[in-house]
Amino acid sequence: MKTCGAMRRTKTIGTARRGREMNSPFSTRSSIAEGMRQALRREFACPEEHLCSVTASESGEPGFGDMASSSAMGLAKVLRVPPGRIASVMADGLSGLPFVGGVTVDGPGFVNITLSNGYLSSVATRLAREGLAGMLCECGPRGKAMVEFVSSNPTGPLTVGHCRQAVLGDAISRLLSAVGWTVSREYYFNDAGRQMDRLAESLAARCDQLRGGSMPVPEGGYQGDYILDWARDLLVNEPGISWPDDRERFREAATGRAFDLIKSDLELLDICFDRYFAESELIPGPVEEAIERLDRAGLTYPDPDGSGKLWLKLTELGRPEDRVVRRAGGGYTYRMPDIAYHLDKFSRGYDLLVDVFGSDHIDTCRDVEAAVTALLGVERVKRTMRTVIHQFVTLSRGGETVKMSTRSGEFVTLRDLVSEVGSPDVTRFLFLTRRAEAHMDFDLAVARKDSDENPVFYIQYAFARIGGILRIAGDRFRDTDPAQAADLLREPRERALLRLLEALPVRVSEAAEDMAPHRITDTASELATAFHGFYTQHKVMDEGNPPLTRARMLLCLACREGLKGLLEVLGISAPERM
RNA sequence: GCGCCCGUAGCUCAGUUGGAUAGAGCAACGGACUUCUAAUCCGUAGGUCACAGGUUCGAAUCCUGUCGGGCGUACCA
Repeated sequence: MKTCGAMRRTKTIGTARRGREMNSPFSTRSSIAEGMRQALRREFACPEEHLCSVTASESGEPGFGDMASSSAMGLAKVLRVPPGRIASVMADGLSGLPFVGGVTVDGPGFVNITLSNGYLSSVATRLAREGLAGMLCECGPRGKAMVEFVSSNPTGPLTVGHCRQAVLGDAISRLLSAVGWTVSREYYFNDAGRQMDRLAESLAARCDQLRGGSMPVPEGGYQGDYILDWARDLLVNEPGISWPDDRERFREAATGRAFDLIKSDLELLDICFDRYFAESELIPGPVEEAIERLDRAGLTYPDPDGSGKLWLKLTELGRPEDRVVRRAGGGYTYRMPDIAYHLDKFSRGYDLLVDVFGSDHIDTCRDVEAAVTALLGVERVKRTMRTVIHQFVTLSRGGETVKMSTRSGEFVTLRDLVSEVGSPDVTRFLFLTRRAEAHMDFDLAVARKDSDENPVFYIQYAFARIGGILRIAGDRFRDTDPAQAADLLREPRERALLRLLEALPVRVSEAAEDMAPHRITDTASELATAFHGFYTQHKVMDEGNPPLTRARMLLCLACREGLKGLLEVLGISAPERM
């Protein structure tokens, strides 16, 4: 059964509202698929289970039309009919559709579809008028989604590693809201564990040292210079503070300062959260409740050594090892509150829960998923929970690797990174050009040196060029008749641009479905390339030829909205002039 | 040792979920400003898709093995 991918996508497209048939890329795709399926049903009595994989997608080569389907080859064996014949039946199913300009059957059994110019122009008109956001309205509304990301413990400034996650999580959030989800961003932090004790003690040690004492930074504590700053400030306000009597005060002060840092770091990238969720909110109530539920499900057992430790039977859930969830002293290991936190998220009625984690959390996150699945059921968890795990960033400066460790205090902070790269736009973009699962090398020297010939500027420049044209044209050529544009925009560059513009909403929707923002950076670059190519070859403003000018203005306006929409999804600015 | 991720042009990476001749950007080389912005465009060159098998009409993509890199493998988070 090879249904899943196609089914999922078809469902997405199927949510398109009716009544916009003539200029909706979503309806167009579902009509094309349905046309081909109908023909197959009629001609071959083709079983439904095979029909759902019959689709058409953007074709790679311009020579093979705008869209192509390779489904005939797959059906050949099932139907015991040569693929060429199946393809021509599928092609017949498309005749008469208004947005289809031509259909051919090529090669062993490809159906190649050319979209009509009239249709492409009407989509461009709609894009110019409603913007990309307007086109994407058809996807929603989709319900409530929550994206959890960063979730770094408040022990110091954010580093380069967090930067990738921050940018990724924010872009995924933007993508989801672009296609109709109501998104909230949540930051979860562990303030109840031992790390925070170590941080408090590290701060106390620095205070003591400033007063001439000799209290050492604890084993496994935090050495970073920023803690010295905190210590200085703390002593100004509370000169008499002492360790361990004022343990809680040190803790509060450290947490507060750490969050100030983190929030201001995130602000640099224009990222903010709807909620910061503290682990301590779950202790003890919800965590004990979660343990009880696991207990009732027969998934816990006390350590046979009688020490009072509580184990979770993860091996019964298909995981490699059982884990301790409550220590002998009564404290919890980090997995347990994490499970309780996820149960809490589920209980808040979200339709989609996205976790963005670094690859160092893979093990924990699979354990949490297993536990939650055991309590809530496979169906529900599969339906609502999605995990994006990204690989690490290795940072280098001119080819030399920079080693990083938060505790030792050797790292490049997000703040340093953004200021060294010189622009939040460039930082965002560079982090988003790679897919999450791929390792990533980030060479600071290159990022800075190239900032003149950066892909970001390339895209922004396309937008600014359109701005230039619009400033000169004013409102003179704004009212374009789509039918006339369809007749006039026939140069290869114009056609290529129209075709790409038509595909934008679908690409965004698919990127959202797969939570893959890197496809948006790709598409934005592609659109900029298509526009620069058009711009260089054809003059838009021609006072002697108002109809052609109007038609090309339409192209510019649609392209402008396309670029603006894509940059918005990426969280990157779209400057009117450069 | 075991688990997860990755290996594609000199470098950094895409590759429409198994389709047609594997693509961009940098870097290299050669061209284009009397034009709505040259932060641009056009052209050339660059590949045993880590390696070896397998699955089938068809594999960079799926399965197995090998090699190489990253991350895990805590009663840290």
